[in-house]
Amino acid sequence: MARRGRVELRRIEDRVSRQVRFSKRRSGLFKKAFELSLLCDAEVALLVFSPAGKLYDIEDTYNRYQQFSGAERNTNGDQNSNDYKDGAPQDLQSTLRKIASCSPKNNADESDANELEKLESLLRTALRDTRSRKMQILAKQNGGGSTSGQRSNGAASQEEARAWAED
Amino acid sequence: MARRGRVELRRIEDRVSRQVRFSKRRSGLFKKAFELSLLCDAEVALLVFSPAGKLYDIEDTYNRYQQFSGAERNTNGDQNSNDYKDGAPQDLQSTLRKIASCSPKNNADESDANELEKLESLLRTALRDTRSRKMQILAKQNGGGSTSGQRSNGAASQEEARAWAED
DNA sequence: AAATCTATAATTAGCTA
DNA sequence: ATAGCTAATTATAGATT
Repeated sequence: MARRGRVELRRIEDRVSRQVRFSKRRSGLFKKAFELSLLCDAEVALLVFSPAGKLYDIEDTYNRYQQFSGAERNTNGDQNSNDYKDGAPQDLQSTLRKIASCSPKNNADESDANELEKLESLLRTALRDTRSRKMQILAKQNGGGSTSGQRSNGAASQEEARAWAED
Repeated sequence: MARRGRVELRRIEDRVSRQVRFSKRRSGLFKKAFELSLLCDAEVALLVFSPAGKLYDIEDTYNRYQQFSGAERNTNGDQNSNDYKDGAPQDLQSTLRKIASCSPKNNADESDANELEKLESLLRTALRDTRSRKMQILAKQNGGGSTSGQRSNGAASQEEARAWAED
């Protein structure tokens, strides 16, 4: 029988096992990715989507590991994550307008890449704002406890549970 | 002296060591990425650029490991297939149009939360598409033609040597 | 569901060829 | 530079709380 540590190379059927392993292996993968980028001075882009579409990306990883490394690396393709300062009042509407005005071509040339870069930055900002607002509303509805707003990986227990439940 | 297997968590100074480890760890990382996607039914996008800008991506990995798994997974081109209950937006443009048509209110009520939920989903899709497109363009520019999965890991001795020599 | 524990499996650093 | 080798380190499956 499968002793500890060994695993067959195919989809895990048990839903709970699969979720647990997803969580564990995801951590391991991001750790490895981070180490590769740090040790070998490589650029690494890593995106992982859970079966329900929840996104995990390398930037969380950089943020989590930065403390160990003296935080010398840039955060890989997202220099714009500080587009706005924390205190600044965000205008989601205006971000959406800017997004709407983007019309990426399909020339696959450098100018296109630049435009996509800007678009990416805008989308990221909008996504953050949207999440944040949603969280605030949900927090009020549920009895107004934690409004940490921006939570990344750690603890979206309920939301994550729902996501996997869809599976 | 550093015994076998252990390593300090910082940039490897020796150029040869660094290159060798890059090669070994890159393989390991892609293997792990592939396992995560297969075992846990997750979508994984992984891009690695060597210091000289040579690209390695997950599709190589899929191609290499497919034989083991019976080749059941799709190869990472259309990740959003199951993310959408309603319209299933095909392209970035149409997603952007949908985003533009959102006008989240500030009532902080449930209907607002629902709208924000939809907006969040759209933004996520748009972000994924945007990144993907950008990556493809950058890959062409940097790799001098090595886009998704042309050459696999193995050999590009001379070219690779030159790349690292620049370092 | 998340954290911890532990036995086992897997990765890998440094060699050698 | 790539490929094996082996010792040592890491990762992790499964159980526990």
